[in-house]
Amino acid sequence: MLYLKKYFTEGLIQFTILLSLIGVRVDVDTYLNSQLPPLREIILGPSSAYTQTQFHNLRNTLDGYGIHPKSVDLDYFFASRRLLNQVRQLDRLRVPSTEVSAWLVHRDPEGVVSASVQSGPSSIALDNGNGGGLDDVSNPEGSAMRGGVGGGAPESGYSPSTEETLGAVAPQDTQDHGNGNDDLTKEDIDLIDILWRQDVDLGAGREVFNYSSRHKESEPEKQPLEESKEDAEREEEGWRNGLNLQAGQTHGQVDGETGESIPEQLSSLGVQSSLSLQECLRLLEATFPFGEEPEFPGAVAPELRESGEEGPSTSRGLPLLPQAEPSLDLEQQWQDIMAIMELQDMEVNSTADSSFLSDHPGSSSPTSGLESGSLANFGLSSPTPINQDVSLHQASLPSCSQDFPAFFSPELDAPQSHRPALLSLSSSNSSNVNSTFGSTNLTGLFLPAPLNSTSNISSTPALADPLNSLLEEAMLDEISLLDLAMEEGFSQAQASQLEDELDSDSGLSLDSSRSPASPSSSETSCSSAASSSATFSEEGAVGYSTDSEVTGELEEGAVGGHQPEHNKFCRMSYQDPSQFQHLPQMEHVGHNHTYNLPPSSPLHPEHTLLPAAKRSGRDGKMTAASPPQHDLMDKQSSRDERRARAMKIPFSNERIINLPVEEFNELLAKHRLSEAQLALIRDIRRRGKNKMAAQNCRKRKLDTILSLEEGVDSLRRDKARLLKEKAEFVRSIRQMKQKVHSLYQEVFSQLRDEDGRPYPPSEYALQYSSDGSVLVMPRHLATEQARKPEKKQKDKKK
DNA sequence: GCAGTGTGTCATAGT
DNA sequence: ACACTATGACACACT
Repeated sequence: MLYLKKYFTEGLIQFTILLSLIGVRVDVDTYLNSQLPPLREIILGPSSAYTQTQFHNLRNTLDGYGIHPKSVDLDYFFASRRLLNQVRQLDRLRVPSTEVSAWLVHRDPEGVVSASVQSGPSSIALDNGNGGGLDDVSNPEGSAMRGGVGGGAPESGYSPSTEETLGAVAPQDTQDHGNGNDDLTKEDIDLIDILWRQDVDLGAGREVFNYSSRHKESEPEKQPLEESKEDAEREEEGWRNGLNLQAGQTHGQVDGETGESIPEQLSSLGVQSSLSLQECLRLLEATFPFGEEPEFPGAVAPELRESGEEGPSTSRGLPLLPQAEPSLDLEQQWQDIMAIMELQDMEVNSTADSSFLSDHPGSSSPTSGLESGSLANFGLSSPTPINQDVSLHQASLPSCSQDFPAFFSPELDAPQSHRPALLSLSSSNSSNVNSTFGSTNLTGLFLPAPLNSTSNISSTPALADPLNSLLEEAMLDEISLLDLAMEEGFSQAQASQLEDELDSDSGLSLDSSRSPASPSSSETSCSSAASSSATFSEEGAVGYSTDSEVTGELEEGAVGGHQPEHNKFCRMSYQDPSQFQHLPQMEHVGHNHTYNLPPSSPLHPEHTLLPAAKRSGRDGKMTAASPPQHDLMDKQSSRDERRARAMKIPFSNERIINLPVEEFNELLAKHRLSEAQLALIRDIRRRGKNKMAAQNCRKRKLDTILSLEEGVDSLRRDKARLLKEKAEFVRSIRQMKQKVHSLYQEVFSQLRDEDGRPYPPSEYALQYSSDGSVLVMPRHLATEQARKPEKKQKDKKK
C-alpha cells in the first residue's frame, strides 16, 4: 500500500499538473472510484477526511517529516516533493486569491518606469462547486468570499469571487519571443502559479470558473445582463479602488515593491488602454452575425470601455468588464471553442515553442495560435487584424463564447483572418472549456455527465481523437505506475528479464526447496537399510587405522577393489544422484559415484575396479591387494565397512554411527571386543559422524550461497525499479519544463504595451508577486526586486 | 594432463 | 572430560 500510495500520489500529481497546464481540471476520483479507493484516501491515508486541511496533512506527511533520514523512502520523498510542492501551490494560490493582476511595467524614453495596468473583471476563480477539495482553508477570507460567491451559482461558472487584473494584452500580432526566456526557473514557477491557481482544483469534482468583477465581492450574484452603464461605472470604481488591494488575502499584502508603488506610478503616469475584448467583439460582430446583443456581455463592453476611458482609474482606457453570468450554453460554446483549440494545440505540441511565436506576427493563420504548446488557454489568441490590443483578462470573458461559435468551430483549420484574439493570460478560457463544454472528448473524459450534457456546437470529433489518445496514454502511464506499485515497483517484464539474467549469471540458481533431504531425515530413512547392511558387515571389516596393526593386515586382505559404499546411500540420502538431477547447479557435475547406488547397479563392478589402482596414499594401501573372492556387496562397501568386516565387528556401521552415545556404549558393553576393534569402532563412529557433519556443512554453505544470490537478485530488482522510477520522474520534469517554457513564451507573445508593441522577452520578464499579481517589468527591475526581499530578511536577522 | 567439482577425512575449535 | 558439531583444509575420485 505504501508503494501504491507513493505511485498514486506522484502519478496523480503529474497527471494533474499536466492537465492543469492544458487547462483541464479533473476530479480523478470520478474515474477510479469503481476500482480504487478515493485518491484522497490513497494519498492522505484511510483516515483522512475529504477536507482541505487534510491536504495540508498530506503536505506535512509528504514533506518528509516522518521519514527517517536514512530511510530509503527519502529518495521517493525528494522526487515527489517537487511535484507536491507544485500541487501545493495549486492549493495555496488558487483558492484564496484567484485574481491575477498583471502590471505592464516599462521604461519610457525618459527612463521613467511606467506601467500599463489592465485590470479586468474576468477573474477566473475556480469554484469548487461542492465545497470540498483543495480549497485553502488557511485563508478564511478567501474561502468566505468564495463561499458567498458560490452560494449564488456555485456551478454556474460565473460565481464572481475574485478578480483578475491583467495588465498584459493579448494582441493578435505577436512576435517571436521564444528565444528570450530560456531561464525557466523563476518565470516558470510564476507562470505555473498563475495557471494552477486558475485552473486546477484537485478536490473539486468539476471545474467551474468564476468570471468575477471587482465589485462582485459585494454583489456576487450580479447578472451580467442586468448590468447597466452605472453598473459598469460602479464596477470600475470598485476596480480602481481595489486595484492595489485585491480581494481575499491579498489585501494588505501588496508591498511597495509590487502592488503599491507601481500601480501608483501607473495611475499617475497614465496607462494606455488596449483594445478590449468587447471592442474586439464588437468588431467581430460587425463581421459575424452573433447572437442577440443582450445575451452576451459583450454588449456592455462599449459602455464599459467608455467608462474605463473616462475614469481616472489607473486602468484608464481599460474597460471594466461586467461580471457576466451568461447562460450555460453560451459558456459551453465558448469552452467548446477553447477545447478545440486545446486539441489542436496538443496535436502540435511538439512544435509549439517555436512555431507559435513565429506564426504570430501578423499572420492570421488559424493554427498559429494553436501550436503554442499545451497551454492553449494562453495561446488561443490568434492574430487578427481587428483586435490587436485585447487585454488578457478581457479575453477570458465567457461572454465571448456566444459570440464566436463560428470562429473556433471545426472550420477553424481553414485560414481565417477574422479569428478573434481573445485570449488571455487567464487560463480561465481553457478552464471554461472543461467546466461546461461536455461535447468535446476532453470534457467527456474528465467531466461529469451533467456538465457535458449541454451541448456543443463546435465540438470536433476529428480533433478530439488525438487528444483522447494522448489522454489515454497519460492514463495508461499512470496505470502502469499503479501496476508497478502493485508489484512493489517492479514490472513483470523487468522481473522476467532479471530472472533471465539471474539464471544466466549463476550456475547455482538452485531452488533450496528442492534441495536434498536433510541428513537427519536421511538418517532416519536409512535406519531400515542399516539392518540390511548388517548382513554383510560380518564378512570382514576393513580396518583403517593409523594406530592399528591389525587394520594394516586386514586392509590387504579385506580391501580388494574399492568397494562401493552403498550404505552411504541410506545415510546420505541427499546425495542420491536422482535428486541431484533436479538440482540445476549439480547438473554440470558429472561425477558418477556409483557406490551410492544400490548393489544392483551394473556399473559398479567395472567402475569401482578401475579407480582402485589409482588410489594413492592410504587408499592405495587398501587397494593394493583385493581378494578376488569378494562379492559385489563387498565392493560396494565403504572402507570403514570393509575394515569393520575385516575386524569382525559384530554390528553394522550404521548402528555404530547413528546410535545414541548411551546405546552405543551399551552395545559395546554387550560384546567382548578387543582394543583394536574398539578403536576401529570409535574411528568408524567418529568418521561417520564427521562425514555427515561435513555434508551438512556443505549443504549449509550451499544454502548460504543461494540465499546470497537471492539477496543479489532482490537488490537487482530494487535497482531496476529505482531506475524506472527515476526515469519516470525525469520524464515528468521534462514534460513540465517543456510546458512551462511554452507557457512563458505564449504569455510573452501575447503581451503588448499600450502601443501594441510586444515586450521583448530579453528585456522584460514576468514576475509573480506574493499578492497574486503578475507583473511585466524590465528584467533589471525584476532582479532588483528579487534582491530586496533578501536584504530585508537579512536586516531582520540583524 | 589439467581444471572443476564432489566426497571423505582429518584437525581443530566450539558447544 | 567427554561427546558432538561445525568448518577449513586436504586428498582423492570423477568428469
